[in-house]
Amino acid sequence: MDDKLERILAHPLLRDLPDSVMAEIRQLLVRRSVRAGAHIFSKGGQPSGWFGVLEGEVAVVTSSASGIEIVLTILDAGDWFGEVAILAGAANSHDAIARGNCEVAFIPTSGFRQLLARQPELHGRFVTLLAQRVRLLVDIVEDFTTLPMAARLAKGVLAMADSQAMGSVVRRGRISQEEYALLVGATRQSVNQELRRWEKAGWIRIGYGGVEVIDREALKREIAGN
Amino acid sequence: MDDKLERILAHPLLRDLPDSVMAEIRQLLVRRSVRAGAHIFSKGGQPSGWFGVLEGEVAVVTSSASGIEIVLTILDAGDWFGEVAILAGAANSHDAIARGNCEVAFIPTSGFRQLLARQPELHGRFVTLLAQRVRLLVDIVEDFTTLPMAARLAKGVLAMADSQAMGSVVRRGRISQEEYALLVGATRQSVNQELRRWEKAGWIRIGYGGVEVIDREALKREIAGN
DNA sequence: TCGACGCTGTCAGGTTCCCGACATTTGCTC
DNA sequence: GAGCAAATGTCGGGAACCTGACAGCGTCGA
Repeated sequence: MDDKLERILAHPLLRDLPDSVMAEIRQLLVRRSVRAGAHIFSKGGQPSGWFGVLEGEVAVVTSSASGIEIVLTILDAGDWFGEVAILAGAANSHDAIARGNCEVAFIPTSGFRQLLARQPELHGRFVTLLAQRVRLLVDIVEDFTTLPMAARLAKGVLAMADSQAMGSVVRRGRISQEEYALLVGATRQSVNQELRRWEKAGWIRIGYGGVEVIDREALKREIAGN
Repeated sequence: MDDKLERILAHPLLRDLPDSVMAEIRQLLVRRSVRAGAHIFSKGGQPSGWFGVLEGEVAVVTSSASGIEIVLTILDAGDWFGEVAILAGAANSHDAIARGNCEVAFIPTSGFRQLLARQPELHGRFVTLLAQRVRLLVDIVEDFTTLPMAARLAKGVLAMADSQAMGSVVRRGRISQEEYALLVGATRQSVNQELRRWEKAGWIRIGYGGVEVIDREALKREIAGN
């Protein structure tokens, strides 16, 4: 039962910390179940804590005023999220929504801050994490402006296929074409059109709730621009 | 003459550090002149150091394989840049190019790493900086996918106008319509078309190397979507 | 086992924005 | 003050995507 807890505690960010610190973290952790579709936190709200995914999947979504959404990432069991707002000392900049029923555990904001203050080692790890995330976001910006939709979709499909294939305990749930559209910043129709083209070409197989990659290389060529 | 040096040393990131540390930083700093258009560092290269702008302006640019460029920011005298690659422990993820002749001062990578290791206080400040930058990038991603070009352009024009008006010592140089296009992820022609429309409406005045904002509110309405 | 609901498939019409090309203006240098 | 490079102004054609609408399937729960 507490395999789940152990999994988030084994995260690289926390690995090899002194036992006393780990004990402190265990004590701070609060478990919570979240129903499918519920917000774990919302854009604009004060950050409530640092969250680890025990079970299920959590989508990190930016929802703009105009109602258009983009999915930034989908997190699996073992991942942590919600640190950015706390560390920036500001309100949440995006939503975190449960995809399907989830179980999470979190360290409340104040506890998290104290932990960080007492444990300089942790600071260094977060610096690295954040710097890497900045780079990742720069890449995303670049993709959105330089690549056509088809290439972005190919990237998305490959990324999802990889995270499913990773053999890890985590097998991602279904990803609808609608969700691919949000991930890629396009409409469902455009996504569907492109996927069908690839299926006709024999590169993928389209199932009810997802896509199976057959010809990985062909998709990579699609990213490069044919 | 060393006003410039004092200015970058007065940056919030470095403010109120112990005198001994400041002295160390002064000793590590290397000055260098950069000709207009030259690369201070390039995407893919190993990070050479943490750079401060003494004079002139530096553009942070992502240049993709396809040759399409986007300007992420334009930095003025007093700003620092180049820390992300060092902190992520990876190669540079973008280019830094001198807009016009520049003078910069930098702390070489190894010295920067040592400084950080010896000064835990600094770690905390960089965490905050990076977290804020993550948020900023998320916003940019959001803008690129949800807003039409006109709205993004309006944001860009307002931001530039603000940074000129700031009364600070720093008065930004000219920004051509071409550069606005790179900043906004559009073509020069589209930018021009929109700017002319705004000029006809009396919201702005178009000059040779830049734009003067007259009706700030109108532009804000443009961002919101009329 | 039968709806209900969510997912996929498809199409016509319309926008937005890019591409390429060219004319005109501005400012800087010699 | 003539020449040149850089910046702005303009246009037509076309590609890429979106909008809205509707029909056919899959799944799951009652």
